[in-house]
Amino acid sequence: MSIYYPNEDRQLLAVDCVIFGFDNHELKLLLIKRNMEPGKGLWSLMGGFPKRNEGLDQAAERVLKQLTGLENVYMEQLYAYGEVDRDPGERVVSVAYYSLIKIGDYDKELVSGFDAHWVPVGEIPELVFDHGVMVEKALRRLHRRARIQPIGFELLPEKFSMPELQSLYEGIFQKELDKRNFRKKILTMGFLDKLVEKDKSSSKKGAFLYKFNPEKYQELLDKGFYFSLDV
Amino acid sequence: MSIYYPNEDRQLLAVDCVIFGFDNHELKLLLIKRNMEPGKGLWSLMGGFPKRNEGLDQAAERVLKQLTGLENVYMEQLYAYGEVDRDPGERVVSVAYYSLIKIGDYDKELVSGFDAHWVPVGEIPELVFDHGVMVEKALRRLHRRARIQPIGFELLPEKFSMPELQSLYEGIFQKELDKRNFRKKILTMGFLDKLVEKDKSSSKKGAFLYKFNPEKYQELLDKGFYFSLDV
DNA sequence: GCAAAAGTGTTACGAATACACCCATGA
DNA sequence: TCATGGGTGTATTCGTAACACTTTTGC
Repeated sequence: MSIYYPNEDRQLLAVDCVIFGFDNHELKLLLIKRNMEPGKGLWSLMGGFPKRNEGLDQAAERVLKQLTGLENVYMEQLYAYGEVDRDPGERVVSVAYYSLIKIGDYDKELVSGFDAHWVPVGEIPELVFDHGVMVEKALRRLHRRARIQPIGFELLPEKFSMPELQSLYEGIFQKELDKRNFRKKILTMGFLDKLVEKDKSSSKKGAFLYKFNPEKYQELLDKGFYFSLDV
Repeated sequence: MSIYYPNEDRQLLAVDCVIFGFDNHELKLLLIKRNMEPGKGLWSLMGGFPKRNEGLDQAAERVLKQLTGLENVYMEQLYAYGEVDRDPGERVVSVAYYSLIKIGDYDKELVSGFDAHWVPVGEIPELVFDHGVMVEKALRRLHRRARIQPIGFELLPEKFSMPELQSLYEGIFQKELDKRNFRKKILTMGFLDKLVEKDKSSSKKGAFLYKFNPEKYQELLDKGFYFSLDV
């Protein structure tokens, strides 16, 4: 017990992770079947409890790594949920994070060990506690972010074609986009490198592959450039 | 101790409030001289500790009311700060909130009792712990919000003139705006009611007063209207 | 009558939108 | 040769930005 704040309540703190992936032209969420009470067996976000000597961000990273084996992926704090009764087991304040991962990269064994499943965002089942609220907020945040930052590249493999990128944005915004305008806008921004390779997996002609160039993107930012995609 | 999560660390949780006001053509922040260790005597945000049976939002509202006497004002969660060493006294996770108040309304006696002062945002002193980081984030959030929501009316008295409103936005964005374009944009949005009264306090001619009309604003939102001020 | 702030319209530019056809290839 | 998805350019519209003079009135 500290000498400074001896009379204050100590409380239980959690982190929960909203994990997005993109696959087969669909935006998906990684959900688990909760393996402890209260709410055992219900669909849930992956979560955990920060240790006394562990920062919140580190705790969220640990939880993500536990489930997916991934580190150094895009991760951002979403919101702190502090309703007294949000967890029927005990008063728990949960700080939600969301992360974007390349769906090809995660560790399949870990994921299936946790009884975790990729669920399309259009088919999210009822979730335990207030996890549904967290997911909705994460989706709204993702929409906003996708408009003002080239966030989509976190969700795609390193090399991707323009049709793939477009279909990602269409998946995020749930809206069809005009391919001519989309290409024009993205390419004139100037932070994509066109490769000579083609992806022939989805057409006979094949689609040229591109790579995100973070250095060029940073240069643009430094010059006052604003990414903006109005859909 | 709960039967569900018996082995997890309980931790100290705090809320801190970034309180904005607008006065004399300047955006200001309400800061206090911290009255306890660690950091006694340093400039600080007003904060407090949520009780075990108190939601985070309620705790933040309580803290705001303690200092200003105000309730039912604009208040929004900003971010949860969870670095292990952010408070040298003990590991404390702090959830920061920011609020916008009408600077004429607060309780002067309470405020001076806490040794609190309104400081222009351009002249913020060094703050205790990571409170400076919180303030920076609050400013960025305020900027973003002010572009996409008619947030400014929270900071002005009920009746205000167009030059006052413009000077508020100029204060928030630290940028001069063209008055013709500003009026045009705001008025064509259609959620302000023009009154017959004039405010003669700052000119001989007098400036017509306006009132924000929340019902009209809600109608517009329902029709798919987006507030947007690009500065 | 003059200083000081309030109020008003028009033009020019750039960005977003809508839109239709040719190309390359494997089957 | 044809079906499939990839790739390209232009005209129109709309919103934003730039810009200068008149009005009111207290002193």
